Amino acid sequence: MPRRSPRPGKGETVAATYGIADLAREFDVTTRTLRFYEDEGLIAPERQGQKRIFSARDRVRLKLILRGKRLGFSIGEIREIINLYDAPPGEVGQIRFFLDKIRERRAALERQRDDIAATLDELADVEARCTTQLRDLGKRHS
DNA sequence: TTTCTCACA
DNA sequence: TGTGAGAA
Repeated sequence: MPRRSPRPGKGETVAATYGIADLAREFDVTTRTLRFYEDEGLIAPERQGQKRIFSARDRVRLKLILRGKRLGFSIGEIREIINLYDAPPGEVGQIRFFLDKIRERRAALERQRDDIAATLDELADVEARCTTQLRDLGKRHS
C-alpha cells in the first residue's frame, strides 16, 4: 500500500508515494533489483535524503519494465521504449518506433527457431552415422 | 530499514 | 540480468 504525504492540507493533492520495500513487495522483485533498474536508468525515483521515494509515475514505469522483460526485451531496449512514455503522448513516431522493436524481436526469435531446427537436423545426421557405425562393428565381431 | 560498493554467475 | 555480502 502506498504511503501518503503527511497531513495534506484541505484540497491539497495527495500524491501517493512508495518506499522501495513497498514496490518490491507489490511487484514481487527484490529491493536490490529496483536499485539495479535505477542504476540502469530505467527509473529515477526522487530522494528524501538518502531514501528513494517512488511516485505513482515510477510505479507505472516499473510495470512497463516488467512487462518488457516478459516480452523478452533487453534492459537497453526497455530503456528506449519506456523513455518514449516521457515525451509527448500519442506521437506517431513513437508508435512506429515501438512497432519496429516488436518486429526486430520477432525476427530475432524466428532466426533462433531456424537455428534450432538446423541444429536438430545436424544432430539427427550424426546420430544416424554413429548408429550405423556401431551396427557395422557389431557385425564384424559376430 | 535503507544505502552503497565490490565481487560473482 | 541480476544476486550476495559487508559496512555505514
